[in-house]
Amino acid sequence: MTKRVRVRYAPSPTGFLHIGGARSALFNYLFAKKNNGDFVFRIEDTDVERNVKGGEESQLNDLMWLGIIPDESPMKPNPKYSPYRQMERLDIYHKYAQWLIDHGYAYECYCSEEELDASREEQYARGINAPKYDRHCLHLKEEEKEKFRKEGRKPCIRLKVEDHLTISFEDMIRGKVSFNNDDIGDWVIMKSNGIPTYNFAVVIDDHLMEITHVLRGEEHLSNTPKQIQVYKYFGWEVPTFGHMTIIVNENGKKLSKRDNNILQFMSQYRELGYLPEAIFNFILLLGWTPNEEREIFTIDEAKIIFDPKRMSASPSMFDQRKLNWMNAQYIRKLSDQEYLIFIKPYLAKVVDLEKYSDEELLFMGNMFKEEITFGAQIIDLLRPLFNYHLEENDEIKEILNLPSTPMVLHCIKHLLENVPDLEADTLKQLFKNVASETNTKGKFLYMPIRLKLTGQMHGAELVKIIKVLGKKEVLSRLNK
RNA sequence: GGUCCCAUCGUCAAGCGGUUAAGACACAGCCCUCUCAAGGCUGGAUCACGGGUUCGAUUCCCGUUGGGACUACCA
Repeated sequence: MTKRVRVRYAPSPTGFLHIGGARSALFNYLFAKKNNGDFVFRIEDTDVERNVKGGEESQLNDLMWLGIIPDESPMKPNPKYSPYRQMERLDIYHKYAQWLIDHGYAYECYCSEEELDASREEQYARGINAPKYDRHCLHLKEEEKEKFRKEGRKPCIRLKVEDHLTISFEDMIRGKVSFNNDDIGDWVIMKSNGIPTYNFAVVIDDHLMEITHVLRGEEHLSNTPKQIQVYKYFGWEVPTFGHMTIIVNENGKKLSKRDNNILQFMSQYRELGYLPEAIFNFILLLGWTPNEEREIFTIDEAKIIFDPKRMSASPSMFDQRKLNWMNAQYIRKLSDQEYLIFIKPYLAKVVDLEKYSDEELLFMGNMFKEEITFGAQIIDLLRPLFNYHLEENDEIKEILNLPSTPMVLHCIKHLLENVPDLEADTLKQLFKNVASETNTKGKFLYMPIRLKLTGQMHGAELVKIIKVLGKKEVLSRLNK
């Protein structure tokens, strides 16, 4: 019997869920579900300085919003693997770090930052390209340690990396990858403040939580040999690694949280009116392709067809236009009821929701359902109907000064007053009548009316605009 | 600089030794149309370079070039 597949998404709560994190979580989740395994949500909060209040909660909420539901998390712990926050596991790391020291695989280091810098500089000066820790503290005697402690120095713990060892592993995405240990210095596993570093804690946790597959961003590729060294010292089974391509911006650089040119937080997309299904689908296609031409997939379909072998090894550029297209596809598939709920927050920016029935609100929304790529767009599309403002430009003046314009406006006012209702068929007939009575058609007929009603050259279908505004308002605007 | 990763249209990419080198987004043109969209149709556009291996390389190997990641007592 093979081991149950267990994977994890382990963010540091230093910010909100962004595109890269969501992608990482998504592929881990799909991989777990494809294999009937567990998807674990763990918090890596060992960088105490950078932790953000509410980071964990928002990460988890945004994940669930996307439809990625962890099987285990700090909120939903399995006692066998608890706790799920690294800062609550400090005694565990201490125990394992001590074991490494006792077995000669790790040692205390009392070097100060200044001494470390000096050593690095000195190595550069000697023409060494890859300076590493000089093992100054490797064979410290107890008296020397005592002396340092009296000076007030607090030691960190370094892993004694094995010399002349080639560490290779079979990456799920990249195939065989090898590193030479001689390029890696004795790195810190426990900081002098008693908190483990990421590369150490991650190994302890992944082992203890029985993680079988580690799918993560390519930025971790060069961390992997360090981590494998720890596995090796403990004699633990090494999980299968898979390093996904990073997501880059238009300049080909890794998406940075400080990059303001691209929206990259889930919360921003949610607020703008992107649908979680669309984002899920879009991210799914970022670095992965299905074995068919179709590109629109539900989450449940993705769970079935996902195949990690089809993940790309080359970087993916984040293409907002394709996301927009994808989102538009999903918006159009919404039922009336879903669409109404979706659109209400944006309608509320333009109209007083209390004043309209759901039916009327839906009608307003539906004017632009085929047109918008995200929900908030409806605000600007709808606003001209309620905040009339006539643009002043030559084209508009020309239309308003057309010889036929006064006639057209006069005629429609007259006919509109006697119309029984504002249904589409009635209004279409009305326009036909205006056309024949004034002998105009096309833009000579519609544009003057559109400008009178909305002040703009373009917008939704005129018959719909009339219905939304109501007869009284339409007549009043035509009279201005 | 060093280590590692990557390289097909503008973008995401299929391809896995013999193909008219898919598809999607974007773009252009046409149709539809009061306008803007949407929709329909059509079109342009890609194998970085140089060596091998082979009857035959986009595909395999090696270089070159280019891009990226990492290079912390961050994760």
